[in-house]
Amino acid sequence: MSDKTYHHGNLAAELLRAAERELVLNGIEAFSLRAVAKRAGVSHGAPAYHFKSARGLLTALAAIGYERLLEAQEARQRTAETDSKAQLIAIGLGYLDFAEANPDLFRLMFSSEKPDRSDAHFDTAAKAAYGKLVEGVREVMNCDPHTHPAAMTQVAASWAIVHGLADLMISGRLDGPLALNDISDTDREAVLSDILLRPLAGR
Amino acid sequence: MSDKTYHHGNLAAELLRAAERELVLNGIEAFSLRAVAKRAGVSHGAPAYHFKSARGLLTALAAIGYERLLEAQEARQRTAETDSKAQLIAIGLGYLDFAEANPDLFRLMFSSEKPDRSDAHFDTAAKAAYGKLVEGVREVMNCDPHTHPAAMTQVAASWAIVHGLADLMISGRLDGPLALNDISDTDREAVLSDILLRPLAGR
DNA sequence: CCCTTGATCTAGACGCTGTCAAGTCGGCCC
DNA sequence: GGGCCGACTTGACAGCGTCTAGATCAAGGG
Repeated sequence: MSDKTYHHGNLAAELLRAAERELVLNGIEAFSLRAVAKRAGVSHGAPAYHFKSARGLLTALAAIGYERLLEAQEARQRTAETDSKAQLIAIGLGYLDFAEANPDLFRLMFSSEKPDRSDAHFDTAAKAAYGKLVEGVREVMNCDPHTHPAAMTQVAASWAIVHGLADLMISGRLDGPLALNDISDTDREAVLSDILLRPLAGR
Repeated sequence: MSDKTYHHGNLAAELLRAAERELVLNGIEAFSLRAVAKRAGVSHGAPAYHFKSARGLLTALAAIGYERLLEAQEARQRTAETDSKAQLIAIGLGYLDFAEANPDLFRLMFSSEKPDRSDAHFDTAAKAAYGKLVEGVREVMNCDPHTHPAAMTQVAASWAIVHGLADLMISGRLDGPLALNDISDTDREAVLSDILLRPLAGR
């Protein structure tokens, strides 16, 4: 790294790294484009060349976030049992893993208006992560959510459950009642399995 | 209204009204204290006298939000059947009502670091809304979540489900698959009942 | 009746922010 | 080696939150 030939170099990637570091350190609401530039060692106007605006940079960062979300889910799937239910649980656990490891990035992706959702990269990355969930439900229910409303309802329900857990978790609101943060992996899996699969069991 | 005797008056309340209007019009991420002051017809420094800072104003606004959330839930409870399950569903529906009617306020309350959670008013209002949920679960399960971990898990699960639905709904992410936005009230109730109560039915 | 006192609000300054326009540097091609 | 062009710098601008000092009004005591 840092093989920037003083003038040239892969500054765009460097800015994205710096931006994420700033996000982690200061949170999304105190995010500053100039601080990112300073961290990358360039002038305050440099980011505008590669990303048109702050919005552009954050859009690119959020898109990367969706790719990493997908990776986290697939990592869980690889170490899980191969039956469809365990695979769906793994998708949910990967979602929680990602949110826990990247809370501010998660906020940027899901609870911010700053990323431009019509951006091509953002859109494909977000759709890929969404498609993973649809696929997981399809395997468990053995029917395609795109053509079966009941299955699509289950997609929404699964997403809402896991997303709600993630959002409450990273905002510290589950600290008191249900300490989903510091319980062991197997315990969390049991809880999620309990919440996520029970609606499916009745069908 | 507007009986401000030119110099005096209940400017604090007026600022809160203006702040919420700004929140609705511009969203939380473009929120500006100076714009609030301008809307209220006072100088840009005026808010600092009543609320110490922008953080202070937003904290007060979020606290009011929790009170209105509770009202929305109780309004649903009044028009619902009196059995415990219908009452719990009503609490969830009220949560969704509030989120739908006040998306930016909802974001401020749950997904922002700007409100000071150690503020007394904020804390009591938030705890009151949380207590309503605990009470609803207690009635359905017939045991106190504070002393029964399984019931407390159900509190977290119920909260996560409804909160996840609300968050995905106001960010427009349920528009495609499960159009929970524009379906009728009874349909939404059926969906929520399906998701929320099925885990409880098995016990 | 005046004059003080305190609450309330104004006005200006400060350093920060994102964005824009113009300028500058360095390597590559002809 | 002269021109060119991508990559970056620099300076300006308006708007932001916060701080400070000062103005203004309501009420009340002398």
